[in-house]
Amino acid sequence: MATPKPGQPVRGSTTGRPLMAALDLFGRRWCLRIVWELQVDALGFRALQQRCDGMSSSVLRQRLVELADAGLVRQTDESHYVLTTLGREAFEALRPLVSWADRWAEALEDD
Amino acid sequence: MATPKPGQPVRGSTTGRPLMAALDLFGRRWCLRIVWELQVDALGFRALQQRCDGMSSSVLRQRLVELADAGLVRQTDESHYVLTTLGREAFEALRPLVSWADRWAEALEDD
DNA sequence: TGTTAGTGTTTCGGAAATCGAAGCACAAGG
DNA sequence: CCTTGTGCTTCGATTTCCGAAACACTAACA
Repeated sequence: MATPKPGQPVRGSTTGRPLMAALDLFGRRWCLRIVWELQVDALGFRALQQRCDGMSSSVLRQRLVELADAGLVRQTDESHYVLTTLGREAFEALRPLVSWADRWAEALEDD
Repeated sequence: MATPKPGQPVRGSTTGRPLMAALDLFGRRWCLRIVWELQVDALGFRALQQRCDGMSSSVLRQRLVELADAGLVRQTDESHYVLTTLGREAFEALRPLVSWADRWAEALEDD
């Protein structure tokens, strides 16, 4: 499957609206997680894989190619993976999820 | 697969950290989109399916069960689907994605 | 020069998730 | 009755994901 990008038809939407492309991109397994872990610091392939609880190397590779293609991630000279400016902005956009997740946890405790 | 919830081991994490449960939940296909579309207004099953560009009914049903199980969505008396308070908060946490997606689109135009 | 250990990356067969068209059960109106 | 529109289920085909193994390369050490 092609990397979802704004301006192009995407799985689940033919309009190419940026938001829909983003929802497709981030709706792929491990994608959110990878962005999350890379924000902490630059990581090599195998280290990143460990941070993601030993996710499949083939899928990790696939996601990294997609994220690089989408401009969120790039490789350093030492072939470490880092977030680009765009990638860091994406992380910032995702940050409110943390506090929400905590409220979520609290809400589910009352059952 | 079981519905990811904070406090429980989740796919990709045995710690049960709320954030990891959230990343698992929202990393499932169409999940982000469904929350997004339901924020606009309450929708019946088939209407919601149309809004999601004709996504598979079987998966839609599965996602709705998961989201209801996670406490983000519930069914009204007329069996329409609505976001709960928790669900609306999740939407708010996701809202920054829109402006990011626009910046993303601009950034990719310069290539 | 071996050899070992550590990379990033690829391959591939099996497992799981997703798709999508078709159909079921039910309710409301002709 | 019959149609029309619901919510929802079934099931076979397709796609995605998994995970262990191996490959190719580098650096360090003997």
